[in-house]
Amino acid sequence: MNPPKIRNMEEFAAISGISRPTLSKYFNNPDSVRKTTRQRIEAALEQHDYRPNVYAMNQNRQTTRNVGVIVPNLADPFFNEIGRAVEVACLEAGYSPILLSSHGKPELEAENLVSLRSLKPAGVLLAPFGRASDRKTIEKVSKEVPTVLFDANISETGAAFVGTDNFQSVGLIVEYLCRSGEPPCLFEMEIPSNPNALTRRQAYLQSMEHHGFAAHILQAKGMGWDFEEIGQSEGGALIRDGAFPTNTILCSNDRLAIGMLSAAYKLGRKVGHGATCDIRIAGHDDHPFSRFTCPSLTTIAQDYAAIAERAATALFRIIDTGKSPSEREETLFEGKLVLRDSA
Amino acid sequence: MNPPKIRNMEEFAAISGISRPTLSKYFNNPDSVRKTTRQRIEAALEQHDYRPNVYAMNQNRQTTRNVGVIVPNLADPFFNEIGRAVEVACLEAGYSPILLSSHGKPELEAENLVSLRSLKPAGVLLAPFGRASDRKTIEKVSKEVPTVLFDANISETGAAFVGTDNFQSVGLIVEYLCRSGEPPCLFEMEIPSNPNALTRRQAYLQSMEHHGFAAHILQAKGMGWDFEEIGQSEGGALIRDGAFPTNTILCSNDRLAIGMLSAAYKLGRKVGHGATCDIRIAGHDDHPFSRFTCPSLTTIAQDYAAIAERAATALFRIIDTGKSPSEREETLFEGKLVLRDSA
DNA sequence: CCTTAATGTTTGCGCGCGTAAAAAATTATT
DNA sequence: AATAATTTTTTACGCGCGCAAACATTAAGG
Repeated sequence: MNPPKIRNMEEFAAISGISRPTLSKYFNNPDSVRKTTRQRIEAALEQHDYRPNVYAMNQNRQTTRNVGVIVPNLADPFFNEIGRAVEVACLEAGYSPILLSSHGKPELEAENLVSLRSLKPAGVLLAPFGRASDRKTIEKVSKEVPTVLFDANISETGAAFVGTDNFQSVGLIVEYLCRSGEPPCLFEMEIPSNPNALTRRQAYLQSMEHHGFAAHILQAKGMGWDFEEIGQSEGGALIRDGAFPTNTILCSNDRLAIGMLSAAYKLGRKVGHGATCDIRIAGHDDHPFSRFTCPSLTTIAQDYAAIAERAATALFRIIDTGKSPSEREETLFEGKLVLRDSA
Repeated sequence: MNPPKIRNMEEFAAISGISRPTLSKYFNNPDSVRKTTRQRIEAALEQHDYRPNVYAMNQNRQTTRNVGVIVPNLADPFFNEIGRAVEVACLEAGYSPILLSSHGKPELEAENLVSLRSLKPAGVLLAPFGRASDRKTIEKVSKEVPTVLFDANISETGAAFVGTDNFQSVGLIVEYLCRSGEPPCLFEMEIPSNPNALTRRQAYLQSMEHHGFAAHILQAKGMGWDFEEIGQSEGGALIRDGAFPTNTILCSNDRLAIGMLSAAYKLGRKVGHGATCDIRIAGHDDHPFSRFTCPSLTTIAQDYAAIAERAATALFRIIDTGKSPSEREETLFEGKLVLRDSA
């Protein structure tokens, strides 16, 4: 705040009476200096508001405090929430998260990974596209810098994976739907842009068999990320044509379900579990909007916070120990059934 | 791709047969070197995939190619979309956008601005909170680095402002509502977290007076960013109690409207402009979900793309010319009426 | 008070690149 | 072909800080 601005650490050392190497230590880790000197530094800091040059800091350091966070699509509320949660976890651990979105384009994912490399991140937290991801690039990066995958798994890739146990979660909602009414059909994308969709399909099939019901899968032809649009148009057409063998539809994710709810409303079909209702619709993910759909959407809530926190701490452990665990860890959290009005 | 990895520009100069200063020029602006040398460099680049060290590059440069983009809340689809649009505009102009969200907290906005400063950005594109923003910090930053505001205006602050003409847009929808049914009441937050809300209120009042109808404003008490929740609980209570003097409700933004639609559905009120409908609800902003609400939401679409593009080019002009225009420019784009089923 | 260990200071090198100035080489112009 | 204009090369310095080694100081423990 003083007129004579401090231009570099040298000057700040002179004015604060602390040697430059000690200041350097302090800025890289305030806890690495004695309490009394820390207080002296912070006192001086308040008077002169000096901040070290980020670029000069990172230039000579083998590893920075940056952590790259890459999600497939920040416009999707699910990734928005989980991305934010990861961001917070990094900040709390003293790292500088760099949140990047691939905007739904797998080629951008690879580009993001490459451009991250030039920022010398201490680690990378990646929610990959999955099948559409450029596996080679991911493996290349994960060899250079500790990489933890979350949400979508790619086998043998990255030092660890954290996600939701789709078998458990789908099993949960299938069980509920079977118990409370007609057994569910599954509505999903023909070409899913996410490996979780494939797992959920298998989980659905297994679960239906377990309950002794015939499984029915109906697929939407569209591609891309306009799930609501696809759910509305394709799902709506299926409803209109009476293509669903039972009156209960389990959507592979909430966004598809939101589209279907919209279509059902337009068609005048009453959705819900009441006696006067025509069909039941359920989703998966507990999208932030699912509480406000008409009717509100019965779904599975993923434990965003736990996934984010675990992925982050897994990464930090690898960073701190300097080596990845001998065995690639896969951590799966359970989903919770959220009962609302739609099923 | 060759085994002997290039460690720095020196080595790349040796292996490519181009002098280091020329390479330096190339990396800072490929067009600044002759076409033939550019081709030689790019040919060598393909064989050895060298990338200059970002930190060393920026250390000695007075100004980088970074552009800070700060929005109040990336979790809000509106800011998500406009933030993304701004990001793209920066990339296309050869800048490196750094997208930061203040997560709904004004104090984080100031923090983001300060931490941006240490990245020596060439410019800042800021969608401020408005009244809740730390004006002093914004002004301090905008004195050091070219700053363009968008979405929400703060008078006399920043080199320019780009947003939507709320008087035009609200006038448009009020006119439509008056013409097609009962004149609208306005439903808004008592303590709006955005200056646009205040402008829209004035625009509503003015427009209602112009059409010769009595204005009615109903306010929700809540604070914060959970607009849907507030719209549902408070707006729902107002509907239930018959607190709206007319059957037409204009919400200050789509998220409030989405909450109200949900509440109306729960109450069994039929929303829409049909003869059998009880109430009409309209919004403002054309939220990505407004097409999928039940019924789909009549609203005003802001021209995201135009606002983002104009804000970015305004900034780049200031950066390139090295000085801000003598007069602070304020550019307002018109909103478009989007007619759907809810009103 | 002395010994140890922990912490700070001095000194000094180097990182990878920006950038400036002068010399050399290449193109464009007449 | 000669001259001028443009571009590239050579040379050299400095940015702000990380980091290491040797030395000086402080805190802790008996």
